[in-house]
Amino acid sequence: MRQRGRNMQAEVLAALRRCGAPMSAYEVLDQVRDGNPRLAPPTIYRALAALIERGKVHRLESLKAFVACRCERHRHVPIFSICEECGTVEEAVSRDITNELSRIAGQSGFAPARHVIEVHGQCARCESKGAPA
Amino acid sequence: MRQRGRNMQAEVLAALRRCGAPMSAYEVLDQVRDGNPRLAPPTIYRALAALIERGKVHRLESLKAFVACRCERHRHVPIFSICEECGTVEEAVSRDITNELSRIAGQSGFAPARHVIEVHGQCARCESKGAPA
DNA sequence: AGGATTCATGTTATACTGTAACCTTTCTTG
DNA sequence: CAAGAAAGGTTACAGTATAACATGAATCCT
Ligand SMILES: [Zn+2]
Ligand SMILES: [Zn+2]
Ligand SMILES: [Zn+2]
Ligand SMILES: [Zn+2]
Repeated sequence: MRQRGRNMQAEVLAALRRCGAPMSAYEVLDQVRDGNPRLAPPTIYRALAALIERGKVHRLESLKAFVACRCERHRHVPIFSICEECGTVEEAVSRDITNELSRIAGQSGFAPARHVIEVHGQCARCESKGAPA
Repeated sequence: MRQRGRNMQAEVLAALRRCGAPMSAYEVLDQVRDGNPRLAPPTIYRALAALIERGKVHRLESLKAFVACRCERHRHVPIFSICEECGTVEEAVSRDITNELSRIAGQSGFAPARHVIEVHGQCARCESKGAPA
């Protein structure tokens, strides 16, 4: 099954890319299940774990959801802007922030290994539409 | 029950402070339940939501857990260092990071409302104990 | 006082998220 | 082919969170 392994990951990644927006694991399951009626949660979670490991997918901790990476850099630190109005998610990268964050954490001798940076708020479109949170 | 409202929040906050480490909602439930055998999840989640609203408690998104605030500033942006070895959590504050983060997000017209910053890694003690992750 | 109101909590039930453990299939290697 | 590795299938469950409605205590108003 060496082949089918990658295929499952590919299907999951394709589903996430088609959607664009963050998806819960079970939404992914529903998408990928289309045609494979026997798909169960562990399969999806395994594929997601592998994709995250490979840097192709990020998990939005504060949303319990997953998105395809849009940066295509290897193992970067993603910074997410999450619109609480429309659900849109933007992914950014800032070496400054990563460094500063490592510096702050390192002041107490802490060795950072993984960063979670998620900013909730309102996107430009929703602001201009005059939807004051 | 105007009084008991605050009391429940106080009990939850006390449990979190006694523990020091992050607790899951259900761990809090078990602690607070001591003597109140009829306590159910919604009560705890409601108290936690109120405490978070009041800035007394933070939720660690990447741990699905809660901690009492140790900064005692009103509505600050907490930065958490989470040791994956021993579970210790440190809370820090950095106006620089907050500003830079707002600047990055704001480049696309995004209006930040809530920041989630959590750094996983290894604390100084665990590093010196020679536990290379 | 007496009734309406409010609000925290109690209560029940359920939805959503995630994983452990074991089995089956396929592919690789010797 | 036998043995082993890797991916996925399958079952079952653990953990996290909330909806919806009932209850009881304080408050407000007349
Ligand atoms: Zn990315
Ligand atoms: Zn928006
Ligand atoms: Zn704090
Ligand atoms: Zn540690």
